[in-house]
Amino acid sequence: MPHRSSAAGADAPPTRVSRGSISAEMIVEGAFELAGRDGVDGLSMPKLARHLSIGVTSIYWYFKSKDELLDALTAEALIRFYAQLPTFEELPWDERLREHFRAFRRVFREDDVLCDLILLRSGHFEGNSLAVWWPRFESILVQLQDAGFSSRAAADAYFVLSVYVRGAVVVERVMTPADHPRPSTTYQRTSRLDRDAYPLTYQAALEHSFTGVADEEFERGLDLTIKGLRDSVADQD
Amino acid sequence: MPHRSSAAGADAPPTRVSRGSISAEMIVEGAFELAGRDGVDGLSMPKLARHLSIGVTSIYWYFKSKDELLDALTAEALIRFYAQLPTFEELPWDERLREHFRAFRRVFREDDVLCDLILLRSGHFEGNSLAVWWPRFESILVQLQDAGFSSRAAADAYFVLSVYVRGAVVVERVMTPADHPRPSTTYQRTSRLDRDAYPLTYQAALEHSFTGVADEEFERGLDLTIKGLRDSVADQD
DNA sequence: ACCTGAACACCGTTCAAGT
DNA sequence: ACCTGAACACCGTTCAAGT
Repeated sequence: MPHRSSAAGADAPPTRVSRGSISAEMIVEGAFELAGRDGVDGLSMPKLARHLSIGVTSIYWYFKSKDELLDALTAEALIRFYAQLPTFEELPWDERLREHFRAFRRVFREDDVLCDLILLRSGHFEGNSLAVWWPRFESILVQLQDAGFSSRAAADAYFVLSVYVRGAVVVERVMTPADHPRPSTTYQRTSRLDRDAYPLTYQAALEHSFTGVADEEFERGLDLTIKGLRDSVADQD
Repeated sequence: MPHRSSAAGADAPPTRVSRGSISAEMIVEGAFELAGRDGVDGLSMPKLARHLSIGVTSIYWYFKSKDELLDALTAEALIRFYAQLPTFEELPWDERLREHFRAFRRVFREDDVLCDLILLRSGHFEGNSLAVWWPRFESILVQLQDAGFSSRAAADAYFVLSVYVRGAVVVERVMTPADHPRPSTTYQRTSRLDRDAYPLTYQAALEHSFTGVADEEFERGLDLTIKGLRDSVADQD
C-alpha cells in the first residue's frame, strides 16, 4: 500500500535535483545515450527521466512534448552526421560524388540512431537544421557548374544520387531488423520460389540480395548513375 | 463507482458475439478501414476491437500479437498494391520500366497505408508475401534479357530504379507530414538561407523542391537512369 | 474451440503544487 | 524560475475464466 504524502514522519526525503542542474543539452545528450542502447523507438520519457535521475515532468519544462524533443534530437543528429562526413574537396567532381555518397551511406549504416532520426522520422526539419548541409551542397554545386553542368543539371545531379542513396539506406534499414545480422542475402527465400515458373527470378535470387542494396549492387547503381551524369554533361558540349 | 462482477441482478447482459462470427480476414479488413482513417500509426488494438464491436482480447485468438497482425496487413497490402499496378507488357523495355516505376510511385503516393506498411515498416516480409511480386519481376527480366541485358545487368537495372523510386517515395512521405498539403515546394526555406554565402544553394532553392522528389525532379531522375541503362546495353553490343 | 473482462505494466501529458 | 509526484487516458498483452 502506498503511503500518503501527508503521512507524518520524515522518512526518505525524496532527493530533489538542485535548481540550475538540468539543461536542454543535458536532456538531449541523455536521449542520445538511451537511443543508442534501446533504439529511437525504445526512447520513452519515463526511461529518459530515470536515466538522468530527474523527475519525468522536468523534461516538459525544456521540451513541450516528446515530439519537440525529437525535433531537437534530429537537429543535433544532422550536426553529428555532417561532422562525420568528409568533404572530398580535392577530388574531381565524379569521384567526389561517388565518395560523398559512399560515405553518406556508410555513416547511416553505422549509426541507426542517425538513420532513424534523419531519414525515417516523419515531419519537416525544424528551422535552421539544414544549415549544416548548405556548405556541402554549395561546394558541390560550384564544382559541378565549373565542370559544365547548368544550374539545374547540377542540382539534379546531386538529388538523383541523394534520393538513390537514401533509398538504399532506408530499404536496408527497414528490411533487416535488429535481431538479424547485417547480411540481407538470399537466405532461404529461394526455397518457396517456384524454379520452373520463374527461372530468371530464381537465378536472380541466387546472384542478388533481393533488395538491391547489398554492397556490390549499391556500387553498381552508383556507377551507373554517375556514368549517366558524365555522359549528360559530355552531350551538352 | 464501478459495480463488481459478483453483484446480484441481471442488468444489461453484456452482448457477446456469436461463436463463428469472427475471422482473421474480418479483423484484417477492419484494420485497413481504421488505418485508412487514422493512419497506420493510429491503429491500436482497443480501437480496432471497438471498430469491430468485439472484445479486445478476441483479436489475440487470431493474431498472437499486434506485430503479427501487422505482418498480415503487410502481406495483404502487397496484394492490393500489385492489383493496382498495371503490367505494361506491350511496351518496349525502356518505356515499360518508366511506366512501371511511375505507376509504382503513383500508387504509393495515393495510399499512405500501403506506403507505410510496405516501404516503412521494419521487419522482413513474412513467408510467401513477395510471391505477388515474382511474376512482375520475371516478366521484366525476360524482356530485358531479350533486349540484350545479361542476367546480372537485367536484375541490376530493375533494382537501381526500384531503389531510386522507393527513395523518392519515402523521402516525400517522411518530409511532408499529414497536416501539410502535398506541395513540398520551397516554402519559406530560403528566408533563413544566406544568399551571399551560398548563392548557388539559394538559386537551387528557388528552382527545386529541396527534397529532389517533386514531380519534375523525379521524372528527370527517372530519365537519367533509364538513359544510362540504354547506353549500357548499347555499349555491350 | 472460441470469445471475454479484469488486471498489469507501460506510455505521453496535464495539473496543481512545492521551492 | 525551475523542479516535482499524483493523476488521467491510453496502450499492448496475459490470465483466468466463461460458453
